[in-house]
Amino acid sequence: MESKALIYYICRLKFYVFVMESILKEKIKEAIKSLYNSEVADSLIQIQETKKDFKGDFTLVVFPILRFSKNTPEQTGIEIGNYLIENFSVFSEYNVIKGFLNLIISDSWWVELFSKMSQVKDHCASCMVDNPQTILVEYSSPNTNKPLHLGHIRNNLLGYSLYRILSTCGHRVIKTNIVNDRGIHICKSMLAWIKFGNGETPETSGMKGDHLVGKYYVLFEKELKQQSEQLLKKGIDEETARNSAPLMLEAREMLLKWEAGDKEVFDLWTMMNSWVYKGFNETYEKLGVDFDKIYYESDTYKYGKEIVSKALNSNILYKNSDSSVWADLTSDGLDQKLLLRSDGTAVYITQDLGTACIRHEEFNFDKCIYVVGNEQNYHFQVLKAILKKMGYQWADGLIHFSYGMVELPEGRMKSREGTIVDADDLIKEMTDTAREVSLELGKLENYSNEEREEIFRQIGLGALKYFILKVDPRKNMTFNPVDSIDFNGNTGPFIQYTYARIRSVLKKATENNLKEDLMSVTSVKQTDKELQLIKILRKFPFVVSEAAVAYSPAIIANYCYDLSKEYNQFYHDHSILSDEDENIRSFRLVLSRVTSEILNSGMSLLGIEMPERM
RNA sequence: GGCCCUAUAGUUCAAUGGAUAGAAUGGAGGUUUCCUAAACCUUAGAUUCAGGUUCGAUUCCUGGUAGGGCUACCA
Repeated sequence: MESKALIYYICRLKFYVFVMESILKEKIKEAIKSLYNSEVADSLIQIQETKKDFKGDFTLVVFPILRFSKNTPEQTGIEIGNYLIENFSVFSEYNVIKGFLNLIISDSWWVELFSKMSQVKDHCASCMVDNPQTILVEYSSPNTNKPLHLGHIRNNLLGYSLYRILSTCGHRVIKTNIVNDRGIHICKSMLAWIKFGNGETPETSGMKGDHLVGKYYVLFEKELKQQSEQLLKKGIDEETARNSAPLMLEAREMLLKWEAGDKEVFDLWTMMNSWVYKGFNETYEKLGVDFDKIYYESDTYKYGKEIVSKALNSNILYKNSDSSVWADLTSDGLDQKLLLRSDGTAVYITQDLGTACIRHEEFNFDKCIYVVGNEQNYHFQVLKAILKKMGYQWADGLIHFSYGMVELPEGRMKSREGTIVDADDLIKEMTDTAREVSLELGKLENYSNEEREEIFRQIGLGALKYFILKVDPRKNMTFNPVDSIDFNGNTGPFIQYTYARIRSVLKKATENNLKEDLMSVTSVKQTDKELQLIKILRKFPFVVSEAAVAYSPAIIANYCYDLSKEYNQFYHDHSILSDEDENIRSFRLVLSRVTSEILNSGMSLLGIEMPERM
């Protein structure tokens, strides 16, 4: 992940590509050259949007220019302001407050711009990058011993949204998943199932497959705890007790058998995994995410072991006296890292090495973005360092998209305390709440059950997705179940509602045979609120580009909220269909239509569906 | 112990080194004969502490405090 400073640097470069900002900067440089006979470095021309409380569109921070003007901030601002007004017609006025030169762009320029925007089919078209890349996005990465939970939901939503955003910007994006389907954890579930399962299957139990396998994992841990407690009483320390308990020894043995290809173990493993995959697929489908290519650790770990042996032969790695294999990363400021156990079995990172190589051979990617929680920051440092050590230069393109943990109001989710929020339960609860709220408000009374259920689903998921995606991915977030089902304020349903109201107006316009006349855009006199709406609509492509560079769906989420808020104010203060003036009616129709299109595009980049009515 | 991350209204989130730190929610009050009141309006309320760099610091640097993570022959 690039540093924050670098991200902003890139953003700024990109922004100047866009029309108004680049014009502004050039004109200001021209003004300074003419007034003070000085060439100014770009970095000294600081342009920002004017704060709401002041009159203006763009603001030049004058302080850095003082070294050229050798004058007070006030005077310098006035001089530059006068020059711009006299020489360039896009500027209609200016004012100087303290060290800030507030420039006002003429209304006609904004209106002209909006007129063009209203004829554009794809509002993301200008986000296309000049150099498209091949990018793999890895997300979800479940273990096959437990169902998906709230943490996976954040992961999946971020990964999927990242895919939407990057591909909208013109990159070739491949959605991938690595399923951690082997290892000691799945042996634990298998062992418990053999011992206590009595042949139970998803069919006989009526349980979703991933939940059923999860049940046996929990059972294993419970039994193991009892066994370790027995040993603890004999005065053995906790760690040793856990590791030497009979169940644990059996699980280890099973892992060895699995790696040796023991048929009985392998068949059981295949069966139980197939239950889990069926369950996962249901959850993914409900969540609206999918993958282009799914990798399985059970395939890739072999290749991982191969490249480890190869590197061992080239003396890049070393073998310990107990024949475990290690990488020495002290020269990179990291530690020694185990790559193969003394019994020759692979560890977690071994398969990640293999997976990375396989992916590179398969896709020759420019970047491979791992959507994985920040608890694995060290893991990815190590992964990259080892690959580089092995001579794979492309490892520079591995990016750990390190997102923050999801916590509950009472702290971290803990399986031992039963506070894990299950993904399937959560999705269901959100839909149920949407249904409850809608019915209570008496909405959708004249629609069929199927239509209503579809809308409840969209609202429930919209609420969940927005609640999670509006937060800066890098930060830990608190998931408060009570807040998450609130559909008022800064929420997904608020934005969906704004959209649904617009769609309703547009529908009514069609019914009443009111048509858009694009000439109306330039022929009417806009109100302040209308101009404000135009100005925020214009920012959409900037926002998408910024989100792509910063890997942050949150930027788009917050934009959609701002836009909705702005539109709702407009909607409240203006009538659209019942205004007397035909041109005004038409213009407001265009304004509403473009708003709905941009809201829809923005939310679809978050993977959120928009109901036509609600 | 070592390394990393975080700290903003009661709460959940915003804020390129720039102006009077924005929203939402909760609190108090108001708006519907009119295109969906899941809306709109008014109001009170915050940068963890101590230094430093700077014309200017929530933002950058150092230290303290508090919280979280990593430091497995777990994944």
